[in-house]
Amino acid sequence: MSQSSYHHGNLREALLERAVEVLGEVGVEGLSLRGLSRDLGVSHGAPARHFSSKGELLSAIAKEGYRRMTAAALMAAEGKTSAVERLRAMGRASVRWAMRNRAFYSAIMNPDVNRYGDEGLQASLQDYLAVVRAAFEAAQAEGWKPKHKLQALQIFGMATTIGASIIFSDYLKSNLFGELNDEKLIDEIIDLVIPPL
Amino acid sequence: MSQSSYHHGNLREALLERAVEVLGEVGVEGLSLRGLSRDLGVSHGAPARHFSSKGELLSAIAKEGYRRMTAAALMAAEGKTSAVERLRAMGRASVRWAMRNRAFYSAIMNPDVNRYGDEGLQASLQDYLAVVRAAFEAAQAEGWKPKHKLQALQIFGMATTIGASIIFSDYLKSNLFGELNDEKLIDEIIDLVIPPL
DNA sequence: AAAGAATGTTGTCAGTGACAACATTAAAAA
DNA sequence: TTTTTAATGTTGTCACTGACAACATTCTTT
Repeated sequence: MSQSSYHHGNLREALLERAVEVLGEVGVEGLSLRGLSRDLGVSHGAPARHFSSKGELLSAIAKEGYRRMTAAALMAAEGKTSAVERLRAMGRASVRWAMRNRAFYSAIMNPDVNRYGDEGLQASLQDYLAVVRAAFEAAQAEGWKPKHKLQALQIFGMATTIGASIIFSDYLKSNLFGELNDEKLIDEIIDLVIPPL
Repeated sequence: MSQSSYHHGNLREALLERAVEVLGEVGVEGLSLRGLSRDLGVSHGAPARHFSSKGELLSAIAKEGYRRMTAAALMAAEGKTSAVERLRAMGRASVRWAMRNRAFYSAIMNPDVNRYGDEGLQASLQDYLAVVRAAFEAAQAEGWKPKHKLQALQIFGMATTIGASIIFSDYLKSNLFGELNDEKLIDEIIDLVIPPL
């Protein structure tokens, strides 16, 4: 943790932090390990000690993204008085989180990332899915669409969430739908997936 | 159109065709103009005459993808006897098309592509959206969720379609939900978005 | 037949990811 | 404390890539 001029002292975290900034500015294709090195005043070989490839760096960002998205969803559910309301809050929170954390979300969604099949990444995704699944299960137990299979309901809900996140976090596409009042529209879409009680 | 050894004769189409193959195998990051040149037995500078950058090539693929997806949706709607059934068929067809055309879909979804803001690409997307919008409008006029705003319904439906396409076309993620019977699940999800009459 | 436009080739450059050999510092062991 | 070892950073190098410029060949149009 010391900062001699030779050892950075906190390079791993610094790389992740700067990478998230860069991702938000120029996207996955514009991110480069060497660029990060320059930004942090470190040699081009240094990142390799922490991330053996660009894919591994992106995986780490995706993993942290899942952690934060899960936390955001759980926090939004707190204090709600019914499982249906909790699920609705989680859906809203997920879409909002994606809009406000494009950098993380772009790492999560990048198909070229998952192929590097980080174990930790898989675990984080599993955790997220477990939380989501429990919420769907509880909502159904409370009377939401009792005739449908839980698996179908979960994929339905998650698909809508993912799609909405993509649409709302892409300025370009958003414009194609006309002017969007994001907050109201998100609420209305949540209503369509899980009608309020 | 002749094939002297100097002029390829059909390079633009050949590049697109091969690029789609490569995209399906190794994804956007694995696609390279020089690799395509090698595959086609052409010099590394040749593609520049047709696509001034990798982004432009991807844009062209995305554009063609929109065209085909639109065609697939319209074809699926043919012969259906109600607007609701047409909309349901279009949703099913879109998800199936994405599953069967991952290469095109990965170009369509790649956020780093759209930034190159091809005019033609924008136009194709507009065409697709116009077709979709008309279908949603007709379904609503027929009694589907009359109390909701058309814009919200369209984004809801498209979001679910996009999300389902992503989930179903990703082997890795599919496994996380347990074994998926894709066809049946897609049908059930369509039912959840647009209940059958 | 000649001129000009398309199309393809060759050469080159800087940027990149990846790796190996080496340097420095921190941590652990003795 | 001293020594050894592990962690971390540096430098050098390689092949690959996208992009561009100068040049060559062929097609099209006049």
